Amino acid sequence: MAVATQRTCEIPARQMLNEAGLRVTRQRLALVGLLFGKGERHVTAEGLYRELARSGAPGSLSCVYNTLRRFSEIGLLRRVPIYGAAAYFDTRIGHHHHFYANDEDRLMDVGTDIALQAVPVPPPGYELVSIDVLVRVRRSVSSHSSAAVACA
Amino acid sequence: MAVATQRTCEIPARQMLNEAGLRVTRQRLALVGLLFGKGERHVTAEGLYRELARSGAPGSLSCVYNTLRRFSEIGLLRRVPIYGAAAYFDTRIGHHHHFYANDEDRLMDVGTDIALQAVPVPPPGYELVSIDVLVRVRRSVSSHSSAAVACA
DNA sequence: ATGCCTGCAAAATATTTGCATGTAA
DNA sequence: TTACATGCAAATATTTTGCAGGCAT
Repeated sequence: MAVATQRTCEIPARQMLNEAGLRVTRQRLALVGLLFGKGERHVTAEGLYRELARSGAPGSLSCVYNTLRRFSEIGLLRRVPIYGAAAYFDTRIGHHHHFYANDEDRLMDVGTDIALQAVPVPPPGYELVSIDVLVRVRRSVSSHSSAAVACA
Repeated sequence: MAVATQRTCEIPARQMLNEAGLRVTRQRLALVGLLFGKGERHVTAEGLYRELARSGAPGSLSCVYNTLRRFSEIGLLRRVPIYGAAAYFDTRIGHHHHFYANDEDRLMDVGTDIALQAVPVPPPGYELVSIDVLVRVRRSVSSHSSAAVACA
């Protein structure tokens, strides 16, 4: 009892874990707070771990990895398919989409809704799980991009 | 001269490399042959390396990695964003899309064209490079898929 | 009390790189 | 000849895992 001194986010965090059938540990409460406390966001394991450490809460890097994986399996998070670099985990779960700047390894949400003209039909024997649209972008050369890439 | 004994694919391979400003080496000729010789396909570095080795052509694994990266930079190949597993490289360069079966690490082409209702507008200062749609699928429980995924 | 969780270190996986040598141009 | 490519091994990077101890339930 007497959790009233905590910020209101605390309670939903416990609930979230309980409902997911996960044990409520200090590490996980802290991670849930970071992940879901300030709106939707995408994190990498390393990045989240640094935040966690900076915040003073306990938690090791592999615990962060474990937790991110666990959350993704359950559906609390979503792994965003980025090649090469570290995996991104997104707190937005529904079908939605991203801009990704290769050079900067920067992931951004696509604001407007990208709707598909038709939902693709999976191959025989398969069923659809989810759809991700990844829009790769790059810094424009100047604002009035001359874009010398095969202009001809 | 006298390349007539080689299969006709040889010449385009040389051209392809030349036009890309890359040196024509035996390794690269072999890789181009494997990659572009039999229609469109997606490979991993490891997989391609095994093919290369089996074919008797020279080439080390890191050479395969280097070449795949090089080709991707130039635009001869396209890295397909898959999380976790090894990167896939696709010989199809244009905007197009994939099914990915998580459990089997299996990548398949989407046959029908998935058109977007609207091309997303990149954030200010960025320009669009490419769009990938990754449709995650999973083995249906039974063959007559009830497909409970928002058919409506 | 029981079993899931944590945390460290080590393993496993995936990819890049340093550098000496080879080779296409 | 000269710059780029190869190939080996070692370095990096990312993620998972084994296991002993801890803690939630």
